[in-house]
Amino acid sequence: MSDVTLRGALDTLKENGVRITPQRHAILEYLVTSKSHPTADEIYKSLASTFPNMSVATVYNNLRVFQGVNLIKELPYGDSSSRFDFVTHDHYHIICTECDKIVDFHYPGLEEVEHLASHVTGFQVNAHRMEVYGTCPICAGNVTETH
Amino acid sequence: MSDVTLRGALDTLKENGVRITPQRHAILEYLVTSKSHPTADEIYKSLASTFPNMSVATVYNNLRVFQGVNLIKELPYGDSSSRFDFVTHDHYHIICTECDKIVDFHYPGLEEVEHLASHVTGFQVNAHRMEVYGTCPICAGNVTETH
DNA sequence: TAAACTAATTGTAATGATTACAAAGTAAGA
DNA sequence: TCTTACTTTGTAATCATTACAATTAGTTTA
Repeated sequence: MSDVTLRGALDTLKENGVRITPQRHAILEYLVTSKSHPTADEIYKSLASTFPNMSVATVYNNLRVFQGVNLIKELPYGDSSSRFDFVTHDHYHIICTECDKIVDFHYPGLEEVEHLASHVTGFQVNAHRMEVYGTCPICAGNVTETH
Repeated sequence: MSDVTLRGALDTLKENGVRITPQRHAILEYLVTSKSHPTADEIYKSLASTFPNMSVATVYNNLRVFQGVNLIKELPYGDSSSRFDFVTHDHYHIICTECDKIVDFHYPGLEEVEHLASHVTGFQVNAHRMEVYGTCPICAGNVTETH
């Protein structure tokens, strides 16, 4: 399935007149297939074996390009580096405050909040962001997860 | 009213055995009275006239202390510095993507989302964050605000 | 009140993510 | 092939935030 997703992403680039370079392809592929929400540095390091000469700047540049065409979203955190998430359907993130794990979960959507916010503030609303914080089962010790 | 809020905040500090220094008082007061959502640097600059010798480190240190006792929240963004918001009741933020203005709005609460997230992922949920993005009336040109 | 101890502040250096920029490479069209 | 625009690369610069050691202030105890 991620094959389809990747192809769609490449199409989006084409449609927007963005050249598909090997580096871009690789970065996109990494974002799609790795289920994680990688930092720029993680992407950089992961692709280092395939592209020994790739610059970190390239990663950042292209992450920005991808954001520009709404393929990915930046998830900024206070202390460390931003993480990047491939945009798929309506899903939200729940984040473990102990181990920083990010897990996706689906939710019907919060258009209602957008409407209310728009109504109350007079803004034209484009998007929203929402995250839930807590302790994951492993950190909570509820689960014998390993082995 | 912000008088009451400030006093409450000071009480919270006392209860948690946090010493109330002049700097802390001033930083808190600034957070309470300024309706904005200031960055650490804005706080630092604003208090520079009153505390010419105060260090940026002090601002950061104390913002962390205040976070520790849940008086304020950090709002991290991707590009620039984090902003800090005095925690009051259930309110959310709507952010203008053009001028970066942050406006508060109330919403009944999203416990439902927390419950669902907890149920689906097995996390113990503590908190959530939610923000709406859009264009404010002034930037949208809908309003003859100034004169 | 003074001594002893603890907490807070200060100044500055260090860190680390991100960006700017110039040079070199690459693709695409005329 | 020549020209032009776009990308990548390498590296230096920026900027927010933190670490840390030295100093100061507050609190406790005798």
